Amino acid sequence: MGNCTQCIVKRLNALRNLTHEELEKFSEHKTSLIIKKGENLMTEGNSINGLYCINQGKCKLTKLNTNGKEQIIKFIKGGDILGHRSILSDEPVGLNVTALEDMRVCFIPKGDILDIIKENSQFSLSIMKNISHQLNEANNLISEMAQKPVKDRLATTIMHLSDTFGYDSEGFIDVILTREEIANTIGTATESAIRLLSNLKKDKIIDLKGKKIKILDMNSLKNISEGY
Amino acid sequence: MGNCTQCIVKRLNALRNLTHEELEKFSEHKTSLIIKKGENLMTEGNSINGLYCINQGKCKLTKLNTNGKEQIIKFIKGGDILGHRSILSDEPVGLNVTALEDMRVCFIPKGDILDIIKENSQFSLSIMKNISHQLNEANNLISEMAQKPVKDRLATTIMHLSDTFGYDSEGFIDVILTREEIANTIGTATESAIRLLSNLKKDKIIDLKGKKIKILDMNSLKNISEGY
DNA sequence: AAAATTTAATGATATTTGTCATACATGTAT
DNA sequence: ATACATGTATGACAAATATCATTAAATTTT
Repeated sequence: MGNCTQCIVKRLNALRNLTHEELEKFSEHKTSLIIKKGENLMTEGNSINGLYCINQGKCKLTKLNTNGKEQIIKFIKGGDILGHRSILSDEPVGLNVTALEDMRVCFIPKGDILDIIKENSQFSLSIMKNISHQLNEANNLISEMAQKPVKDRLATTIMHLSDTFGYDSEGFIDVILTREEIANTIGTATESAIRLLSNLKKDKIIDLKGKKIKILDMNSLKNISEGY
Repeated sequence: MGNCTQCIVKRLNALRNLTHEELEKFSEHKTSLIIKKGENLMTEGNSINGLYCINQGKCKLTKLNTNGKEQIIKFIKGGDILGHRSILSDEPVGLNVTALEDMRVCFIPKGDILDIIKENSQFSLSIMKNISHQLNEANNLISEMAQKPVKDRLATTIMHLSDTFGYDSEGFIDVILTREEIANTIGTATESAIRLLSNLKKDKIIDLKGKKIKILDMNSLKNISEGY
């Protein structure tokens, strides 16, 4: 089992404010686990009692609506942390976290986190910064969802996926999603998402190869996302 | 000018974790101000260097879309605090805060807040809890906006307004909003909002008296909001 | 109080989006 | 390799929602 002092996760977020000693303490108490593609790391409504560091793998954060439809709120990949919102607010988990591919994660008990929050104000500030940023992003998304037509939201989503996951060796966005998952991200029917993707391809704005998406004309995509 | 140790704001949120001495310090540095109806307390994109305590008055938190439409993200009333997200994330303000009626607010400089975060871990935790809760609410709203039809969203919004603002002596929800503001909350055209409100009145689920709204049948409203 | 402005209401119509049906493709298990 | 399941694609149609036009009501200004 690895050591937290060398983990990639610590380089990318609030954990970078921890001292060597604090990370050593994490190492002692942490548990590593593998989440298989399709499995849940967290489930909406459940309680968790710790923080998850995503070591490797991609996942989707979703919510089940009263009408039974899945809404994808966010995508997360290696280097991010999860669960801090829930342990800080003392509320149940608000989202399902489902692996899009096999994941390697570490679990650090709540007590360890709270201890450090009490001792290390720089860590606290970092966590606050992280959640504050997420809140701002969420507010942007509310506006996007409420006001923009499906076509614009699809364009935004494609750009956002490329920002989050980057590109593979052939220039395709480096994440595999079903058409249904894309539809559940933009909040539309699967058929509508498929049609709009086909249109974007016909207009040479994107290319499609199976589930893979390549951006051909970023400018047009940006314009569409802004309603032009 | 009042004293922070007696302020109503401190009873309702993170500030309740401050010691008498800490509140005294706030009192010394704070400035009080009056925001007239229609004026902005904060403006999207600007920087602020402190925390606002809302002493009295209601306001709306909005975002201007690329298409020029206003999206109302949230309503805030006396007792709440504003601006902590921005000072914590070191990002510009993400939302416009516009007074729906004359407001009395206090401004506390950023330095004072950061000092206390460093010293008082209970206060830090409280702030984190507050933002974490807001993030959860925002995620719920994303799902609501993305997946539910306008009618359902209107029902949700009416219930939410009654939760936030309560009722006046005649049983109407205690906030005055234009039809346009209601439309901008649920993310639809003003005409659509007007039509759907009229329908709810025809079905005896709500009553309308000018801009005032009274809930007559909470059960039906809840069912509509959940898609039945 | 009258005039001017803004807000609300409603009809007609266009556009967007969802639903249902069906065909085709792809992947998976036997 | 075949059968089965699942995902993708597309057409036809229905429902939801936006837009434009017009009138009525409420509010503000003069």
